[in-house]
Amino acid sequence: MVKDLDEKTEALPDHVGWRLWQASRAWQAEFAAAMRTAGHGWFTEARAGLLGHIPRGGIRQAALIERSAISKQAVQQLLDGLEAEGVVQRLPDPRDGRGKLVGYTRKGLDALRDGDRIKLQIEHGYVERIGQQRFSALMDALRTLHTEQADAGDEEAGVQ
Amino acid sequence: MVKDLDEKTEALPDHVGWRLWQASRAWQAEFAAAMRTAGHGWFTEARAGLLGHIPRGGIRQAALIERSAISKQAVQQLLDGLEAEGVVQRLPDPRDGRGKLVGYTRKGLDALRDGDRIKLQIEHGYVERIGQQRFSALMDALRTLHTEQADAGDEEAGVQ
DNA sequence: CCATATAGTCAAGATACTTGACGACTTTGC
DNA sequence: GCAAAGTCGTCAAGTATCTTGACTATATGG
Repeated sequence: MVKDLDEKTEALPDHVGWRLWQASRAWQAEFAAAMRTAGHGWFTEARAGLLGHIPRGGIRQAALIERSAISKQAVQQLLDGLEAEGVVQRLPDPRDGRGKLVGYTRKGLDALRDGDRIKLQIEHGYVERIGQQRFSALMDALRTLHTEQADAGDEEAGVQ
Repeated sequence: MVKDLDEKTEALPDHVGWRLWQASRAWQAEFAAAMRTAGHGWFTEARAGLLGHIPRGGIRQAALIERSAISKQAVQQLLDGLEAEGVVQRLPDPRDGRGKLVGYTRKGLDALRDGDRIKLQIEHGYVERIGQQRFSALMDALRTLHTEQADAGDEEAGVQ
C-alpha cells in the first residue's frame, strides 16, 4: 500500500471549489494584514463577517441576527467583543424597550473607511496581476453564479 | 446618529473578496451536504482541508504537516479524529523509527472516490447555471491569480 | 557515546461558533 | 385592563478547530 513516496509528491487539487477556497483565503489574509497594518489590530475574519452586515446607519440587533444568519448567541458574543474594542456601541431602542440598536463608534467608522480603501487597493493589485479583462470576467462569473444560486434553493440558515 | 433604519436595509457588499467568500462557502456547503448524503457523515470542512493534502499512496506525517501549513498539533488532532472514524490509518515508517506513515483505509478511499464524483457533479451544475464560457473564464482567472500570487510573496506558514 | 536535530505526542488555552434556559418587554385576544 | 403568547437580548455551558509550550523517542554526525 505504501511504496516509494516522498520521492514524488502528488499534485494539489485543481477543481472549482479548491480554487475558490484558495482565492478567498488569500484575499482575506491580504485584507486582514492590511487592516492590522492600518492600526486595526482587533480585526478578525469572524468580526469582519458580522461587520459586513451592520450598515453605517446602525441596525437593530434582532435584524442583524437575521441578516448574518448565525445564532443570536454568536452575534451576541461577537458584538460583546466589538463593543469592548470600542468599534460598535449598543443603545436602547427608543421604539421598543426590548431591542438594542447596534451602531458604529467613531473608531468603527474610521475602520470602515480604511477597509474600503484597502479593498480598492487589493482589487487594483488583482487587475495588475491578471489584467482587467480576466478580472471583469471573474466578477461577472461570480455575480452570475450567485444570482442563479439565489434563484434556486434559498439557503437562509434557520436561526434559533 | 441613528435615524430611520429597518425601513430600508443597506445593500450587501459587492467586492471581489466578498464574492469569492460567498462562492467558496456555497461550494463547500454543497459538497459537504452531498458527502453526508453519500453516507460520509464524518466529513467536515477542516478534515477536508487536511485530506486534500494526503495523496492516495500515503504520506509521512511530517511531510503532511509541511504541506498542510498548519501546526503539527492541529494535524495531529485532525488525524486522531480521522483515524477514529476509520478513514485513515497511521503505520510506523519502516525506514525511520520516529516517523509514521499516514494512509487511507478502504473506507477513506471510498470517500475519495465519492468526493471526486461529487466535485464533477457540482462543476457540471455550475456550467449549467452560468454557461461553459463563463465557467472557463472563472477557472482561468482563478488559476492565473494563484500563479501570479505564488510568483510574488510566498506565504508558506511557519510551522512550529 | 554524546550532542543535537527531527518526529510525534500530551496538555492547556484561544477563537468562533453551537444549543438550552431564562428574564424583560411587547403585542394580542378577550 | 389583563393574562397568554411571542419577541429580544442575555447567561451558561458545550463543541470544533485551531494555537503555543513542554515533553519523549528516535536518528545522525562527529
